[in-house]
Amino acid sequence: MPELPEVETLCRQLKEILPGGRILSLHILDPLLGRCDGRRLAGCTVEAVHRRGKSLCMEIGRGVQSSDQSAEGDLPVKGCVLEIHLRMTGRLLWRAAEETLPSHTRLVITFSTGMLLLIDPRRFATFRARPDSVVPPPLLDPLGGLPVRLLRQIAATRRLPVKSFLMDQRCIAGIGNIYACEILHHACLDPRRPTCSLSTQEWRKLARAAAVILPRAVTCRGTSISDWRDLFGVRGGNQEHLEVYSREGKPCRRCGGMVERIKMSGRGTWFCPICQK
DNA sequence: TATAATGTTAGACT
DNA sequence: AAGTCTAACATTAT
Repeated sequence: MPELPEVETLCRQLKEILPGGRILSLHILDPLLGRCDGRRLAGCTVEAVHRRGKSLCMEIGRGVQSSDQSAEGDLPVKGCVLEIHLRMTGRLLWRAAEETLPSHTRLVITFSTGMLLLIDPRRFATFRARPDSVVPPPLLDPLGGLPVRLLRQIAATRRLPVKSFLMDQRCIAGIGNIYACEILHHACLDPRRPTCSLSTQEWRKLARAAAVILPRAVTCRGTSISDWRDLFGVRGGNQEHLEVYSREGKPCRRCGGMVERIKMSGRGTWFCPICQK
């Protein structure tokens, strides 16, 4: 469900709430989610929140009390990052008041101001605590603009379809199925084109398309095509801007051609065969 | 009942 | 060896 714009939406909303807040308790309700000793995090402070591709990271500080000498176990309490990945159906929901938990709630983090819930029917979401000392490799974040020269260079040896390339998180982090389809449509490029076949001109078009599609989706607080909701349970608005995703059989809004749906490496892929070349 | 769903990855295959 | 593809993960909705 959540791609870059959706995770960015959550991230911006969390930044308004969490920094400076102290964790009162943390409970993992579904062991599939990940392992983490909540007792060691109780009392710790969330110092900052940031996004890494589609992951949400909460930077955890020291915590106020005792914990200095608690030597049993080796969970990193002082400097660690709590990393949430929502995968397909994960959601985060902020609850200011105590209420019964929604079904499929997998994680509850309680603060003095409210509680953060992770809800995930399909149970693909992951949660882990990573010590500060482990520095993850830098990622290319497309929200800051795609570097055309660098991309062309990386792409030169890649024969896979350009859609798959855009969705390869190790290369560009944050673009998923919806936005890959939308960006390629905006750039008038056929998703099946071998990555290495794009000209510099076409990479420029791609970069421009991403610079339009992604920030607009963030402004709209994400695409609520089925069940996406923001931190406060509110629908996003970007579904109004979708040009091809999930629109097979409908006329292309640019050229009037009929939007087609094909399958590419297991994923639905929508495009207009008339104007995407 | 069969299919598809906004993601990732281990293992198979080139 | 490196690049690419497929199946699997667990569940719900159509």
